[in-house]
Amino acid sequence: MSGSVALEMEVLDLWKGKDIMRRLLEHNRGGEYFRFLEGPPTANAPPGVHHIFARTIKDSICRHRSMKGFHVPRMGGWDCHGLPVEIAVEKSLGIENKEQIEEYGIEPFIKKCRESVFTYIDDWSRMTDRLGYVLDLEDPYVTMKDSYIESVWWSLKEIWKKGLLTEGHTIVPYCPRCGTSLSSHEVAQGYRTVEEPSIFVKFKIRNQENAYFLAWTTTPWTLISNVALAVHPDEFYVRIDYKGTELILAESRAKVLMKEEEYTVKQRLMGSDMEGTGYEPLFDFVTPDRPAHFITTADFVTMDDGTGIVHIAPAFGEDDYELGKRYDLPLVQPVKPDGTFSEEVTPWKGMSVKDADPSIIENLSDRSLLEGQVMYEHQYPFCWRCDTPLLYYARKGIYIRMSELRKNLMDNNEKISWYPPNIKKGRFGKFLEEVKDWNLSRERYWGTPLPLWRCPEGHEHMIGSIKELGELSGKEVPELHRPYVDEVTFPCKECGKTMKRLTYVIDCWYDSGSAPIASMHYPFENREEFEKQFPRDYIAEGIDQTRGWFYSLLAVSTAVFDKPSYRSVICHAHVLDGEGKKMSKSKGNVIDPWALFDTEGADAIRWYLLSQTAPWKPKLFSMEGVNEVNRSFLATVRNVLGFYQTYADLDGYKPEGRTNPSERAGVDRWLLSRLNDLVRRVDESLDNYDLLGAPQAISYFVMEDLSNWYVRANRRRFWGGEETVDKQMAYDTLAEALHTVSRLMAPLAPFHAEKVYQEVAFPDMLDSVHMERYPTQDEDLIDDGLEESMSLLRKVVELGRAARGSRNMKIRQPLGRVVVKGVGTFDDDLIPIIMSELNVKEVVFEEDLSGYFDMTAEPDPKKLGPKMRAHSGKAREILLKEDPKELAVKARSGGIGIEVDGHEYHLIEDDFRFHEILGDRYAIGTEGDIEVILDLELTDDLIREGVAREVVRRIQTMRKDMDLPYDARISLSISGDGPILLGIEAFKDYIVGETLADSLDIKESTEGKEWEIEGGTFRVKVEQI
RNA sequence: GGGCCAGUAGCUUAGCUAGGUGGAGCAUCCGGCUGAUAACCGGAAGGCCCCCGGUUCGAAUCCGGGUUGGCCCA
Repeated sequence: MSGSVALEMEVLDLWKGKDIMRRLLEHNRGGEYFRFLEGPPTANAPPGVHHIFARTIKDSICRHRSMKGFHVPRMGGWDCHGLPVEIAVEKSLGIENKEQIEEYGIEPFIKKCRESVFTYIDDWSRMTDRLGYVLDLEDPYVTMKDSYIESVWWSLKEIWKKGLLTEGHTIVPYCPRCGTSLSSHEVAQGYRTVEEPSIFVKFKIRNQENAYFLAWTTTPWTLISNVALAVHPDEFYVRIDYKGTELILAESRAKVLMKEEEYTVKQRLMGSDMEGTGYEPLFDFVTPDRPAHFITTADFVTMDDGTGIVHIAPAFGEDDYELGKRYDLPLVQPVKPDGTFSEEVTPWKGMSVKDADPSIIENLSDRSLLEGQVMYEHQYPFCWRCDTPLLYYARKGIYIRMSELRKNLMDNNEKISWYPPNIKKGRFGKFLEEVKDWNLSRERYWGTPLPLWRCPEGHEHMIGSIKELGELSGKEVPELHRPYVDEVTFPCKECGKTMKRLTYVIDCWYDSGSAPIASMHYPFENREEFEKQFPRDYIAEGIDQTRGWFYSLLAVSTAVFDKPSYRSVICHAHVLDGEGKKMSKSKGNVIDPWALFDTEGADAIRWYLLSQTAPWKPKLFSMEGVNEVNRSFLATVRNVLGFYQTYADLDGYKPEGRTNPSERAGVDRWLLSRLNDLVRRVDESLDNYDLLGAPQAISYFVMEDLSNWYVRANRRRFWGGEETVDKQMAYDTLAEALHTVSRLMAPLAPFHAEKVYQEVAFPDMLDSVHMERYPTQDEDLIDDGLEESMSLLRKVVELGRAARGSRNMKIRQPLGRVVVKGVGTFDDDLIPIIMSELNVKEVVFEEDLSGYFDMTAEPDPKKLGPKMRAHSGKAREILLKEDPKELAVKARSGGIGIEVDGHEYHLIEDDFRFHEILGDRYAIGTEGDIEVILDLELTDDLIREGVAREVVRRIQTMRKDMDLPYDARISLSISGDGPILLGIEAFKDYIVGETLADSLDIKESTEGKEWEIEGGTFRVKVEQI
């Protein structure tokens, strides 16, 4: 169990003891609202890592707003209805179609559904609690409750009253064997690549001899129902002479389908030119009830295959159906629900449509209407249960006419802030632009019953409340589900005949889309509260909900109120496995949330998921990544806290009566300035739904500014025994930083935040950090100049360390001075930081560093060559043997005489190239204009002090090995080589002070541990007093 | 089959809107520091920036095609 998990267990106990989670639900009640809406999951499967991700996003924003003083209602919700539930129950009962369900009985069946809905509800609750997600699961909204259904009914009646509810046809994927339509995800499971005959069919142009449109289809049986042909309006078509017949087809397709010499082009025309041209029907089994058999235009016609002329049968294709509506084409559907041709199709009646294909092809061929036949490979859906090829089939259904509300939807979408913003115009906006009518009806059992009653005369009545139903029927139903509600009848107001309910249930997406209304049982209860909470400020779900909940929420509220039901939405991506693959049971790459909770803890998961990338980037989930968050960020938080606790305990420090921040040491004011920068950035990020910027900024502050710089550089201020003002200031600063960081991170990592808050107990503290107000920036504490100074100072230290490294000079060895150029100067109280970090006695600021460099010279061959010709090589050799430093001096003071093979030359300054090299006693580190030079010259004193530090370090190691308490006193006895003893004697007080020793005896001894350091060996014995 | 998004060091990623010598963190290696830290500091090594083609003086970046993965739809 990691430190994180132990901490979180402790915090969970604390929360339990003080009832914090429940109290947070009540927090700020009566204040201004931040109106959040939880999307309802279905609890018929256990939650996974992606649910943790979604809940972290929801919780973090809500907690932030709560800390900003808003009341945040956080009602839990459960989505109960729908086909997946029914299928799960079918599986458990070992049955697989509607007939078997009806045999089993609708009543017991829906009872099973009701039970199965909450199979995993305990897992969900446990996950929610363990994650620290503040959510009211005591009193959630539940879509199968009568009160919820009643509100849904009310909303449907509102829509019905506006005339937006109609009966119509929809083209559904339909399994003729199972006698049922399939939902989209069922269809998606069953796509297979098949090879089928496709045919080219000639449609004779009306009033023209020997002229035909050439169309192409993969489903010959739908030709019986053909009512139109479609061409692309903006593509070119040609009328050609082909083997003595005139054919019209797309120009680009003719080139593909036929050899050039086989045909001659008679005419070239645009698709749009042909619109309205009539042709003679292929078959006349069904006489259409309105104009048909003419050319239409449609954008979905492609030039990728076929002839560029598409045969249209609105009863058997979605595109066809939509086109049919546009041209008011008849719906010719001589096919029965069992997938066979009906009576009027005399040659093939009772025959399964697919089986009739060969015979239909033969028929066309006999009548010379067939131009060709090729095998064609394409994707086709099959029933996932029984493997029967699905038919696209027009079924009656009840619709909401969303296409009429398209503009309203788009206008309302304008009022929503999307995160990321591109969804608004992109995926979601484009979907709205092409929004289709919403098929509300499902021929199923477990769902909200459609409250539409109808008499044999076709009069309709929509029920909008339980009361209304009771008054009309004089009966009370035990519950609103099927089959009970199906039995309720009442006389028609207009004709007196018996009204019966249409047996549909409604699409469960309508249920969840009604959540803002139905979760409050509006308008039957909570009218005022509903007004206050509508529209909601914030929702967050996965990107897969764009056409799901995000749409259904907007669709319902637009249809009922013509308003959006949410103002801001975070649309997050999915959690994938470490390889970027989807997590699925079959792949075995699913990560068990509890394995994570138990090893890494909730905060680590939360922080990992948020700080890695923006919420809308897919998360490649890795345990190592979560572990890294623990090791780096969370461990650092705990350790800074641990440091504080250790010394605060020793000193009995409490953050009470604190010193005035503006009067504190420079480094303290620096930290507070950084802290207040952080406060502003984090608060702004969260205000703007930026869940990435906030944790990244906090991590940086905690690890870099607070831990690695402030605490490390200021450790000594906490050590000493006396109560100095400086020590007080250091404590106050550290306590304030921790206190503020705990509040800043509270929305994101609620457990660690709580622990820090509790341990750094401010006098006015509350029961929980989560009841605190979110920090606000104190502008008076911002000091940009100081921050700039410290940033330069850190750079100087970095360069100084690099300089030491370049000459292998250990930091333990004190040095005389460091010379700094290019940073101006620092305030006096910052300079000691450089001295201790670099272990130097003096810091000097100089802009002219030439004194630290030696000038060297070497002969310049380019100059020597012209001057000395053949002698130049030899001259160069001679000169290079000289000391380059002396050479430089000579060259610059009058030049050098040189003799080669008896010839005398005089070389002047210009004949040399000069370089500056750093003197041997210096080391340098540079970056840009900043130069840091260390004086490496060691005096006896420095050497002795170095020895003393080596000795101290060894003694500290021994203390640690002995597991001594931090404040344990010891006695020392040391023996060793002469030079080492010199150091020990010279710095005896230092050694004694650093190691908390009461005595230090220097005497010959064979006791203790022997150490070897540069300069000799020594032996030391440590005893606790 | 179509639409959208993504592919950068062993891993997680920044840079792409607006073309001009690709930056971090983790991991690795070398050295240092260490009585808060599972840490820290200095340095090193590690990149056909998915592939092919185009535009351009110049492409990780813009365009086209392909490929792999994700999402949505069929």
